[in-house]
Amino acid sequence: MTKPPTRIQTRNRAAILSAGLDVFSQFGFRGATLDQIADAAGLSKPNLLYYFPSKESIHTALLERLLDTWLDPLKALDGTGDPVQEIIAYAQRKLTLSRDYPRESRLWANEILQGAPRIEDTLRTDLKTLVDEKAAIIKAWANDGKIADVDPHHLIFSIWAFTQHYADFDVQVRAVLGEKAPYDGASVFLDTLYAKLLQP
Amino acid sequence: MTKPPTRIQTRNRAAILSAGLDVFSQFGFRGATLDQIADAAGLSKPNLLYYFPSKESIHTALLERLLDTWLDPLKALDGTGDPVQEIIAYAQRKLTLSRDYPRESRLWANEILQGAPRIEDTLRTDLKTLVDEKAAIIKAWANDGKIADVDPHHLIFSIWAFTQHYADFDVQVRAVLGEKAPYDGASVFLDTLYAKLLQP
DNA sequence: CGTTGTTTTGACCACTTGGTCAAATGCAAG
DNA sequence: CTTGCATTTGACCAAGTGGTCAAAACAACG
Repeated sequence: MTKPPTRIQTRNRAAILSAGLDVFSQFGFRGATLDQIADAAGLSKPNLLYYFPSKESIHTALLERLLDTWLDPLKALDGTGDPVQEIIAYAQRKLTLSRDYPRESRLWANEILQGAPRIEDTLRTDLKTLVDEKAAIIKAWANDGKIADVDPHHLIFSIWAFTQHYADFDVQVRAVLGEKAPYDGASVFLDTLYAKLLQP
Repeated sequence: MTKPPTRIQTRNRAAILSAGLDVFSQFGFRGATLDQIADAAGLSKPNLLYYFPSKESIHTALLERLLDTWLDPLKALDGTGDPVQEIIAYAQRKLTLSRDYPRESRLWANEILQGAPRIEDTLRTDLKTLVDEKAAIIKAWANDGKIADVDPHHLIFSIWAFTQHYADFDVQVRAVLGEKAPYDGASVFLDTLYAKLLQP
């Protein structure tokens, strides 16, 4: 019988996860330090370790929370509605995710860049299954002549690549664009790109 | 009057840079350790520091070498030749770069992810200037009706994003594709994508 | 061979790192 | 107020970190 968390527990655990997200997403697992995270969370290091037993456990907690929310948009892509609009809507949803959750995007990017030691199994099973399933739907649309015949896997990669680019390479995008806001232009471009590509 | 490097110097410096590239590209600057690099280079740590005075100096040497080769393809894009083919050729060149130099791509990605502390100035000046210049060429093509009217900056971002994705997210791409080779399909997809997008 | 400059190394150092622990503090309910 | 639990902390530790240094091993050349 597990006890319900106290108010303090709820607050501090949330603070730690947010601080961990800040630090891990910028420096990766190995580059992050507990002192940094403790500082960012406004707690002492021993206090931090009172709530999470180890550095690893904070990272794991973040990755688990991330996985669900990260794959949700793709799960939402189903056979109902106009195929071209469905795919564009999916891409727009992913772009919004990049804009609203850039730290999460970078945490993911860091994990993959480092060889995905902690989630490689999940990628090979859960992610592959999900992508193959959605690729089959897209392939069926192509076979029915409802969209242009393009490789569904690379189509999905291109959506991931483009949308996550704005979160992961944020500094570079802003350095190049100067004052211009990135996401409005990206959204328009994305619309045109996939409308033209998928038009049967 | 600087002396020419001995054979041993040439060999060891190259070994260190290659080892540094391996380690920095996987773990980022902070996550990498001199012991790792020394191991990978087959040298002792003090020996490594005989050739480079500090961890930072290895990293800097790598970034400098990278900058040139990384921007070369974009520099090569000029006004001669068929506009659509020019842009597609640029994208293909970048894809080849990702396939042949994935470590360099990941080193860049790591640097940007960490906020580009060491190259932010270069991004704001050299990179922005170069991109703005090429964007102007593309914009002129659009105004002449030679290609479709799309935002040149986001067009360039999309090329970077898509091509670098195959190097930076290699583990994920391979996990999803299984046995299939990534780059052939990517090349075909890329061709279709930009041909359709840019067709006036 | 010996001499001279290059390369390599073992021992070492100060500092940082992830993590522990006992003791101190805060706090809520009886 | 006090009892009991949740929370916080200072002191500490072993291992790892970037980096130094003097001495040893090596290479080249006359």
